[in-house]
Amino acid sequence: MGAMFKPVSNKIDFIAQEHNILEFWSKIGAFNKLRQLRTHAPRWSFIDGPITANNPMGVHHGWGRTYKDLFQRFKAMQGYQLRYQNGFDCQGLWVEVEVERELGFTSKREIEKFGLADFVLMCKQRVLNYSAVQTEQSIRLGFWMDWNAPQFLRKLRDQLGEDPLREISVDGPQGKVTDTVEGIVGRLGLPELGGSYFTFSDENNYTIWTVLKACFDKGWLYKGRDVMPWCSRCGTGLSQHEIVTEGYREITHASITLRFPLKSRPGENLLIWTTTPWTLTSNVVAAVGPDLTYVQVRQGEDTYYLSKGTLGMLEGDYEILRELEGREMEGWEYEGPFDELPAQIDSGAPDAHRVILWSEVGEEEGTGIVHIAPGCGAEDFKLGKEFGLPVIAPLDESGVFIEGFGWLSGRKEHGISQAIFDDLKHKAKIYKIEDYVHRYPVCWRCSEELVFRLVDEWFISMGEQLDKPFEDITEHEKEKYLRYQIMDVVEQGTNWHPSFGLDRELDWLRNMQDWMISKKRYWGLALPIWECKNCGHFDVMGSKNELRDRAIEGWQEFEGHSPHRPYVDAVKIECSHCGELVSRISEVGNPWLDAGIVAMSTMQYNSDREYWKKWFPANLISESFPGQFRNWFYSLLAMSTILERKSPFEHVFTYATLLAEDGRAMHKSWGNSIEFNEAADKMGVDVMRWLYSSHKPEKDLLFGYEQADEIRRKFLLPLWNVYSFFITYANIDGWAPSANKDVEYSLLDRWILSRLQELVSRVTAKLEEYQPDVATNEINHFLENLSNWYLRRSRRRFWAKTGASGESDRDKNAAYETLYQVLETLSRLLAPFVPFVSEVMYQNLVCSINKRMPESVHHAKYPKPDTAFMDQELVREMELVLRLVSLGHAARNRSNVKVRQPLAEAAFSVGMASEVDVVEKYAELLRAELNVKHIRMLDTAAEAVDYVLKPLPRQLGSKYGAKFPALRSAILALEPQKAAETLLANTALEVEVEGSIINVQPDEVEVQIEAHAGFSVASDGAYLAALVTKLSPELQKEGLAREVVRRVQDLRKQAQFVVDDRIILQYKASDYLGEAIAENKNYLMQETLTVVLEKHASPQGVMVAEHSFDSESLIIAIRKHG
RNA sequence: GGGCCUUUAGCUCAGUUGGUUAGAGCGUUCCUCUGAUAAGGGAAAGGUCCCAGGUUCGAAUCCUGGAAGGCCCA
Repeated sequence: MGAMFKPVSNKIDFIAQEHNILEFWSKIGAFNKLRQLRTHAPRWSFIDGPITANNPMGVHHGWGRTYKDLFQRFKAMQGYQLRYQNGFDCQGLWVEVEVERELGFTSKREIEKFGLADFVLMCKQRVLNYSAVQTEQSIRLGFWMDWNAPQFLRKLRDQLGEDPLREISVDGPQGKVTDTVEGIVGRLGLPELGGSYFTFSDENNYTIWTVLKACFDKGWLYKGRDVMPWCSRCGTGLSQHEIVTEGYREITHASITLRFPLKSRPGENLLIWTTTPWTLTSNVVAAVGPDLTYVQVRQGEDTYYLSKGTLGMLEGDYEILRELEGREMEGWEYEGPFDELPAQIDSGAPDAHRVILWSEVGEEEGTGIVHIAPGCGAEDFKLGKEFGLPVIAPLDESGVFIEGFGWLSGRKEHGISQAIFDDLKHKAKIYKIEDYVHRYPVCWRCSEELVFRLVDEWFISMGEQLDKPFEDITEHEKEKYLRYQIMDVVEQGTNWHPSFGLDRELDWLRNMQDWMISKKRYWGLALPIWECKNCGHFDVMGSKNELRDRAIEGWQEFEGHSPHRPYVDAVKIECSHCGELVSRISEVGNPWLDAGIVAMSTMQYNSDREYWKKWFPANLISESFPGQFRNWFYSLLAMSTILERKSPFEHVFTYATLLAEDGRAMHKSWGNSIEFNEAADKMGVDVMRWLYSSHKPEKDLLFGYEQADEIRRKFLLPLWNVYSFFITYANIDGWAPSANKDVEYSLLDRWILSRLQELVSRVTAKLEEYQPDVATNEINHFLENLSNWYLRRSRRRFWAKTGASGESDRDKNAAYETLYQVLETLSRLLAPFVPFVSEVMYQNLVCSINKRMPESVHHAKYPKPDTAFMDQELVREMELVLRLVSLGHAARNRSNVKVRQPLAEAAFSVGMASEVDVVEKYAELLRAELNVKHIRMLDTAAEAVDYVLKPLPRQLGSKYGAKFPALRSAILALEPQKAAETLLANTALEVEVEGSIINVQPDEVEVQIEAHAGFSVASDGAYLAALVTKLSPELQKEGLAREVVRRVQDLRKQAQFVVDDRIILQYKASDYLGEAIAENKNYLMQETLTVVLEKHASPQGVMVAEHSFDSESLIIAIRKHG
C-alpha cells in the first residue's frame, strides 16, 4: 500500500510554502484555467477602484486588496465568471509632483522650459514602472487578477523612453497587436491587449469627453470665476475635494490687530483683526454682525469699536463709552491701510471703504469686525458680488504681487508679513501683533500653505441646494439638477456596507458645491473644451471623431498621439459662433474624472454597448471609506448618472483606516511603519489576509507584528497541526478516502460533522452579507472545537492498532473519514481567505488521491451545507459537555491534583432534568477527558445540602411579562429542597401568584446545588462538578505509571523516533515505583509502543534519562526495536 | 454650527432579535498537559459597559439629552 498522501512536517515554513504555491499557480496557469472553467457561467461583476501607480503599495492597500480578492474568489468558487480587471490610476498632480522631484524642478516654469512632451512622457514612464511594482506585490498577496506581466510593463516603460513612435508588436489574448509604443500604451487594458486598465488610456480619456459633452448639452458645464484655494508652488487651484481632509495643518501665524480710522469721526477707529496680512492690501470693506452688540471704548487718546464679546482681546485698561448694535454702524466710512496703492486707487476701493452688515460675523476670534477683500477669500468674493464691490486680486499664479502694489509688486506673498507689519507700523495703524495657532489649508501634495486667489476654472454644476427634504424634490427639479439625480440614483440603486455609508454619501451630495474639474497643470485628461477668445463661446468635443471633423488646423501634429498635452493642444477648430480660430483651453482634468469613468470606459461603453450591458452595473465595488464618499464613490455615481441615470454598482463594501500598532498613523519618520514587502516576507500573506479579513471593517485596523504572531499561533498553526496530524497517521495506516461511505460515526464524529455543516452555512451566509469578519470568527470558533476537543478526544482512535478488532477498525475508519471530511471541506471553505495554505491542504488531501479533481482548490466549488449531517440537538448537548468538562478541570485545579493522576469518580449536577440524560450519554467522553474511573450524577439527597432556585428571566420574563417580578419572588419564597426535587423529577411546579396558580415548567427554573465537603468542587450557575480526591493505592500506582509513560514519551521525542517506531525499554526504579510499573505493565508498553520491557540494573539505550518525582526515582533507557 | 461614527477589563477588541452572573486575546500571577511540543490547556486577579434621564417586569443593547475622541461638511 504505502503512503498515499505527501508526508507533512509539523515544522513548517509557511512563507517558503507560499512562494512554492505561487510557482505552482504560475506553472499550471491556474488563473487562466479558472477563467476558462467559468466561461459560460453566470456573471458576477466587480469594478476595481484604481490604485495610484505612483509608488510601491503599502500594507493599507493590502487590506483593501484582500477584500477584493476574498469576494472574487468566493464568487468564483460559487461558480460565477468574473472580469478580474485591476485598475491603475495614472494621471494627475501626484505623478507630476514625483516626476518634478526627480528632475529637481520647483516651479511650473521649469517644466515648460523642459518641454511638455518629454515631461508627459516621463509621467507615463513612472506610471508604467510602478504599475509593474504593484503588480508584483499584488501577485505576492495572492490577488488573482488579469495581470500584465511586470516585465512587459517595464519593457514598455523603456521603449517609451527610447522612441514612442516606433512600431512594435505585442501578444494579446486575440493575437498579435501592432502599433507604436505610444499607441500600445494608450490601448492597455483594452480587450485586444487584456490586463489591467490604466486611466491614462485613450479609451478612458475619450469616454470622459463623452460625459463632458453630455454635461455641456444639458447646460451643466460652465466657466466660473471664483476665489479659491491656490497652491502657488504647484501653480494650480485645489478643488473642494482635495482640500477638505488631508488639506489642513495646525499652523502658527502672526496675527495682526489694526485700526481703520473712521472718516468724519476723528480719533475713532474700527479695530480689525486678520491672520493674512497680505490681504489687507486688497481690503475693500469691513463687515459687522447686524445683531451683535458693539462697544466704543477709550484707551488713551483714541477710541475703538469692537464687539462686546471680544473685549478680552484688548490690551491694558479701557473705558466703555457706549454700546450699540452692529446695524447702527452700517455705512460708516473709513480709511484703508493701503489706500495709496495704485491697485486700490484704480479699482475705486478707497471710496468704497465702509461698514457693511453680514450675519455670518461672529465673536469667537478677532474683534467682531471683519476685513473683507473680495479678491482674496471665497466668502469675501461672494459678499463683493452681493454688494457690488470692487475686486482687487493681488497675486499671480506663483503667489507674487502683480503690478500696481507699489513696493510689494514683484515680491512673493510668502514671507511678506513682517514687511507689511513694518509698513503699517510706520503708518501707525497697528494695535497689536501676536502669534495665532489655527488650522490652515495646505497643498495636499507639496504641503505649501495655500492662498486664496481669484481665478477662472471650469465646473460641472450640481444645481441648487433646495431647502427641503429629498422626498419633496419634484421630478422637474431632479430633471434640472444633477445633485438630485445622483441622490435619486443612490437612494434607489445602492446598498452600503456598513449601512451608514448611505447617509454619508447623501450628506456629501446634499452639501457639495459645483464640481471644479479643471486644473492648470500638464499631466492629465485634456479637457475637451475649445473656448473662443474672441466671442467667449466654447464648444465641447464629445469624441476623437468629433474633434477630427471640427479640426481645421494641427490634426497631423496630433494624429498618432494619445489625447494628452502638448499634442492635443495643436488642434484648432473654428468657433461655431463667430468663426474665429479657437484653441483648447490649457487646463487638464481633475483626476477623479479619470477614476469615475471606469464603470463605463473599462466595460466598453463606447465601443461595445452589448458587452457593457452584460457587466453593468457592478455587483460590488469596495474601497476604504475615508475620502471615497467625496472622491471615487462620488465621481463614479456622478458620471454614471450623467450618462445613464443609473447606479454603477449595487453594493459598496467599505472599511476604515489602517494604523500602526501603536494606534497612530504609519510614518516612516516615526519608526512605526511597515512596508508591504517586509510584512509579506516576515508575516506571510496568509497571516496578513486573515488579519485583514477578521477585522471589523468599519473600525480602524491596528496593523503590526504582535497581531500577526497571534494569528499564526492561534489560527494558522492549529489548522496546520490538525492537518499534519491527519496526514501523519493516515500514511502510517495507509488510509485513503474510499467511495464506500458506510461509516459508523461516533457521537464525537457526528458532532464535529454537524458543526462543520453549520460552519459552512454560516460562513457562506456571512460572505453573502459582506461580513467577512463574522465569517472568520465562526471559523476560529470551529477550529477551536476541532483541535481542542474533537482531536484531543479522538487521538487514541487513530493510534489503535489495525486489525485488533473489527469494531476498533471500524471506529478508526470513522475517525479518519470524519477528519478527512472536515479538512477537505475546510480547505475549500478557507480558500478565499487564505488561498495558500488551503491550496497546500487541498493538493495533498484531494489531488494526491484523485487526479480527476479540479487542479486547484480555487477551481473547486465552494462547499454547500449538507443538512443530512446537521444535528442541532447534538451540538447543544456537546456544549453542555464542554461546560462540564471545564468545571471538572476547574475542580482539579482547586484540589491541586494533576490530570495525570486518575481519580475514582466525578459527580455532576445540572440545572435541568432534561440535562441529566446528557451526562449519561457522554459519560465516556467525560471520563476520559477528566481521567476518572467513574462518572455519575451527584446524589442530590445524600450529598447536596443546599438548593438555590434560579427563575430564568428569558423564559419566564417573555412568557409572563409584567407578572415576572411577582412570580420570581414567589418562586424564591418556596421551600427550595421540595421545589428542586419536583423540578429535577421533570415535573411542573405550582406557584401561587396574586391569587392565581401558575405552572412553572422544569426548563423555566434552574436549580443550583451546593455539595458537601470531601469533594473538590467547581460550579457555574446550576452546573457543578465534584471530584472525589481520595486516592486508593491502585490509583496512586496508576498515576505513577502515567508519570513513567510521559517520561518515556519525552525520551522518544528527544531521540527523534518516528511516532510508530517500536522500542526496547530498560528501566531501574525505586521499590514502590517498580511495583507500579509491574502492575501497569501492559498499559505502559502499549502507550509507549514498547515491545520489550526490561528491568535492568544499569539501563542501556540510545537515550538514557534519570528522574525523580513523587519521592520515587527512575532511570529509563530506550532504543529502537528491529 | 450640521452629518456620520466611536466610547465595554491595564492594552486591543467581541457582544446576535433587550433576559438579571457582560466575554475573548494579549499582559500579570499560579496551575497543568506532553503522540500538535521553539506549541497546547486551565484557573485567578482585573468592569460605574462614558454620564444623566426615559421606555420596559428587565437596558451594555432601544429612545432623548450631554461629555470625550475620530471622520466628513459648513
